[in-house]
Amino acid sequence: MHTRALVWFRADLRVDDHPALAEACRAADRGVVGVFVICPRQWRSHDWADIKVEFLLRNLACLSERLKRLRIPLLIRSVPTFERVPAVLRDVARQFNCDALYFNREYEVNERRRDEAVTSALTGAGLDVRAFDDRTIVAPGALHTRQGGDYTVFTPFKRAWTAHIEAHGLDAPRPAPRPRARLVCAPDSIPEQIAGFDLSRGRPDLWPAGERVAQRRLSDFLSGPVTTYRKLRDRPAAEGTSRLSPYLTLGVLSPRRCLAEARDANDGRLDTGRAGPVTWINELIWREFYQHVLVAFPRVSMGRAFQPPTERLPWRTADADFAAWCAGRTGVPIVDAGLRQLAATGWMHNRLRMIVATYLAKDLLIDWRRGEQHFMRHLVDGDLASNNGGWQWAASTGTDAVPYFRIFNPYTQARKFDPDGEFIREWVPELRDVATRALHDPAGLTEQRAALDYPAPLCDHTAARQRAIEVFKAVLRRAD
DNA sequence: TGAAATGTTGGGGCG
DNA sequence: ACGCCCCAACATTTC
Repeated sequence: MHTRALVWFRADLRVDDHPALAEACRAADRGVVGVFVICPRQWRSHDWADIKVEFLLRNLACLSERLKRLRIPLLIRSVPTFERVPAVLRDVARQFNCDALYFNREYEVNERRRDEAVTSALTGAGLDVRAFDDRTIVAPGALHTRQGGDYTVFTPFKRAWTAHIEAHGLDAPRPAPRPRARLVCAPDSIPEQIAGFDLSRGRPDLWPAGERVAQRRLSDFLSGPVTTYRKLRDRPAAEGTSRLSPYLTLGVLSPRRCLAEARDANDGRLDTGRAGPVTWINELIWREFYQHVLVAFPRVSMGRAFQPPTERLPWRTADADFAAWCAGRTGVPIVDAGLRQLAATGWMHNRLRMIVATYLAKDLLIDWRRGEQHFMRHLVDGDLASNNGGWQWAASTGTDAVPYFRIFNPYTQARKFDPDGEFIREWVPELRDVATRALHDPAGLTEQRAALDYPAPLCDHTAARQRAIEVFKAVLRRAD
């Protein structure tokens, strides 16, 4: 057997616990070559944020360095869209005499189509093509209900997921491969600009790159903050969360490593034991759930609601309201704080994601897809499955979504989770000197607004809530 | 991973 | 001492 393997990197920018890379290194005795394909127009049409692309390039540079130390060159190719990817990979394989292609599967619709085209093109060119499951801990499609269907409710999914791991064991994270004897060729340099993306929007101070950094964040989190995670995770001012999502999204961190270490921090248990690790593991399972839902019901990511009757909701156009929401000028302090955090950092605390999403879909009655797109365009951790799942949850259109009548009162939420207004004051500085009581009261600012240059609320929450309930009730009644 | 409306209870002010 | 009212405080129901 004489093999030279081409490893195609995508959202798996690491060498640790990387199934395709590990298997390629095991099988190849004539060297390994890595390749990454930049697709600016495709990324643009998928609404990738500037800050996400900037973060990706820095991680790509780190990956290239680590691969070089393993004597594996990382090649960089650039094509506008996915259609050109098979031809580019075939050319690379030919140029470097590779006889096998290794990659980890991606599950989104366009990505799957691309991967199928690559597989058939390279198989046709005589290569041995090997694909691996990596994105989730339990592969999509591995879990079914007793009737053989797909899970659409989180709790039974979680039960099956946990049982699956307890039955099959959790694969130990694979160590990074050992350095090879020689470098097949020199690595390519990482581009400094990508057409259509403003890389000056990056925040390397908040999101340092590289898998060592990511693993350090994980172990720091699990050796301390995870203890108070259950209590503090809903407090946006507390920084009680792991902030690992950007690293998981680009595969800088392995989800199996996250679970393995969280389990170690909980005496080897998954769903009983310490509250902190168990709650955090639950969030990992939500991530798995939405990946599985996307594969089982691809229409959810094609602009369709999971619950068909909700397709008939009479969303308001309200362009001015939507623009105010995007800009963080809705006049509701906690909502504006969240949206401004997103714009400035590429990240939003999960409690705030739920609050601002509910406010858009229920109070403003604006189509959740517009909010979903705004999030994707600004999130450094933008992930199709999680983002879509979260939005359809908040809009009551999704799998296991919040019931339509369960509507957040943003002021009550603020009182509960930002009781001293600390988070609001950080992100809405014009309200810095306003009394906390006034921040948490829809009528609290009436006289000061003009002087503070802070807008009046776009709507009255009580009336908006009634309107949303009426509208949902109407379309769901018609469904019977 | 709600909040509001409605119902119930019990303490205390007050004539 | 008693009835009445008010209204927290809590429970239940409804959306």
